Amino acid sequence: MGGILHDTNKPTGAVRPVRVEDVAREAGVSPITVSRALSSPAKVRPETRQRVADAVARTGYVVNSIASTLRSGRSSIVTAFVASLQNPHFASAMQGTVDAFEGSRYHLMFAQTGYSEELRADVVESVLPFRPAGILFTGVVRNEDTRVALKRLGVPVVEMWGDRPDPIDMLVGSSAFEGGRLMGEHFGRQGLRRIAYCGHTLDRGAERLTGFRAGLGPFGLAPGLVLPYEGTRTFGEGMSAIDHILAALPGCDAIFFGTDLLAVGALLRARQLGIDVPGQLAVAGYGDLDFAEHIDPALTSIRVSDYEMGRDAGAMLLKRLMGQRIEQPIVLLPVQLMARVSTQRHAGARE
Amino acid sequence: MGGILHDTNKPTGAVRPVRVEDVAREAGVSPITVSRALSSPAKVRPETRQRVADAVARTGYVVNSIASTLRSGRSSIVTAFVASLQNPHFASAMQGTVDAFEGSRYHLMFAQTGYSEELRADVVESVLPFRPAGILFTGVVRNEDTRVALKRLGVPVVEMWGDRPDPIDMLVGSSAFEGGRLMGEHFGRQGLRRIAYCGHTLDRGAERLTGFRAGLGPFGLAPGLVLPYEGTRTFGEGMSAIDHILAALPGCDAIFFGTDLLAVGALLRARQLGIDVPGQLAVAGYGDLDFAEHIDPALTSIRVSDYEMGRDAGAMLLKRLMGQRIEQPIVLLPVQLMARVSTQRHAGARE
DNA sequence: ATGAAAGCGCTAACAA
DNA sequence: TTGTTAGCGCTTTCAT
Repeated sequence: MGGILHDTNKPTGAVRPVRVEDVAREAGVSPITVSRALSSPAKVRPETRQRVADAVARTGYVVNSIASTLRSGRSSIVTAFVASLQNPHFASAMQGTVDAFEGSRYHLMFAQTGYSEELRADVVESVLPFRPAGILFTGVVRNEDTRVALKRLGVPVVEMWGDRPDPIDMLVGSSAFEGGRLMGEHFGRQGLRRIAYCGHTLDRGAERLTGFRAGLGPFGLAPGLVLPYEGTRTFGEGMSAIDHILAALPGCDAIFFGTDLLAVGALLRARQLGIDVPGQLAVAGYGDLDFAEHIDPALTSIRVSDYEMGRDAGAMLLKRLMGQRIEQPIVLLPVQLMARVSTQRHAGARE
Repeated sequence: MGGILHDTNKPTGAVRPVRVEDVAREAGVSPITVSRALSSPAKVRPETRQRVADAVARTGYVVNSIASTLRSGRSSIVTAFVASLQNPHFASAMQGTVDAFEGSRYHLMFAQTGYSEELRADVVESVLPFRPAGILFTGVVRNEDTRVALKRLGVPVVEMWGDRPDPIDMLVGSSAFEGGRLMGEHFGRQGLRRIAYCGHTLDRGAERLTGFRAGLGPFGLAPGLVLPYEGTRTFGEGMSAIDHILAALPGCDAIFFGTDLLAVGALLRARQLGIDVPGQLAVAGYGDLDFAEHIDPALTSIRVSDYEMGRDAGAMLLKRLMGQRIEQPIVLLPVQLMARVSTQRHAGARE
């Protein structure tokens, strides 16, 4: 006996939802007892609890979270804003967040904010009516008005990826500067000289580039070319990028790409052109997607702990939601240089 | 002047939400007029509407969707169940769904059902309390009890990917049989003889395999080896798979992998082993991930319209939610053979 | 075009 | 341990 009369392929099929009242009548108790039996079983005598359980099973009752949330004021929705679920870094992070909330009483509601990595204010506003218990951003909120509005909301907020010192509330990020710096240092150590950067140059891209310069500096080096690629990054773009770079910076012997996808495109194109990587040209990416270590030549990249970031952000938010104090509301996860063949300049590599 | 008193880093910061009543007082009208001014502006005199708008701005009012939904009975939440957001096919589909609902009054709430592609009944149950207006499954619901429960719910449901004739309600899928058949036919035409299949062999994998056999049949061919790989598919697994296959089926000259990831792993391993692809061994995948056409050799695969599937499923659900009748509640999107170099057996390829 | 009263379904607060 | 009463914030229904 189902909870609702069946009525398929009609505009709205639902006809007669079962309410606590129905269950209460069936079990011979009062509505509040049903409520308690379901949400705080300990407060109800086992025998009564069983009667309620039977009545629930017989009627097919399902609580109405809407009514429950309204009355109790305790929302169980946590909203996660993601720029794009198609971005594998964000997808990994969201996996981590999902895992962090697994088993909790909270439900993740994803809202996609658009293809670009910017978080649109209207998208944020559109979920506030749901009064989420907490909010997660896969990224940093750039719009100042939105930041202020979120602070005013008084709801726990976690931002990710960034490393600004003034988060809206909490932050689990990683340092793009440090990632760039590690790569600059690596390039310097490998003895690379005519160096190009290709990728994002705004926001985190700018930080990465600054770090890259900082890493190259001690070797007396600096990028001879910076080619901004602000859009979404694809293999195809990486393939064309390498042509532009070689034309604009003749004798270029190393390229640092802002994403692994661009870098892989470049590797493919280099092979087409008969350019030896890393013999003639070193290529590195950023993000260390899973294919980076598997392609040929294996791609040097910077590993950012995507999954861990999402998981830790979720855990931090959950802790706060459970009323615990967060000692350290700003956490930076380590970035790591994954030095592989694509930038290797060792014995005989120059042929 | 914010809508809520500020109280950062407290268990729950929210202190004093603004209600319609507050706005009404501010605007000198009744609560219901505020409600109308916001949800059906046409029913309110422009002048009054303006007064309300000003009052809203001054107070920072944000409707409470929870209360609104409870009273009106019109939920604006659509739940999308996804096995894993890390699966790029599902991520693309969800992008399509997001796009389909863009601009509508509905909000997508994603629920992840687990690493495997099976949809757990308890996960489905956990969102029913939210009384979603509609439900989407990135996949087909296998559990019969869950199917029955969903039918009883009387809520519009769209399943994806599958091609069963008895959907819970609506279905936008593609034929795994046809995908397999196309590849079998292609293998036959290419003159391949010692053929292996490696990948999922259950559910859709079984259909794919049946189709593969059907495609090979007319050429007097059949798979000489079927190597089941039911888990998540990674490059690494593809790399090891090829060793197993060559040992178990000596002289094997073609492998059809159930996913592109496995196939790419095999390509990498083949290169390590000095096996010429496609000269000695033809390799094909399934799914046509974006890197398939870019790797070397370009990977033959079956393209499934992931994005379109998600988009069409979303559009179908939306249409139904808006009260329109669905003429064709079962739609199968085409699968397409993407014949590329990795299976090419032309002049001199055999060397 | 606007308002008054009522109630969506549930649970907090207060009894008993 | 169980029940009674009231009300979360909004919008439906029915007036005016």
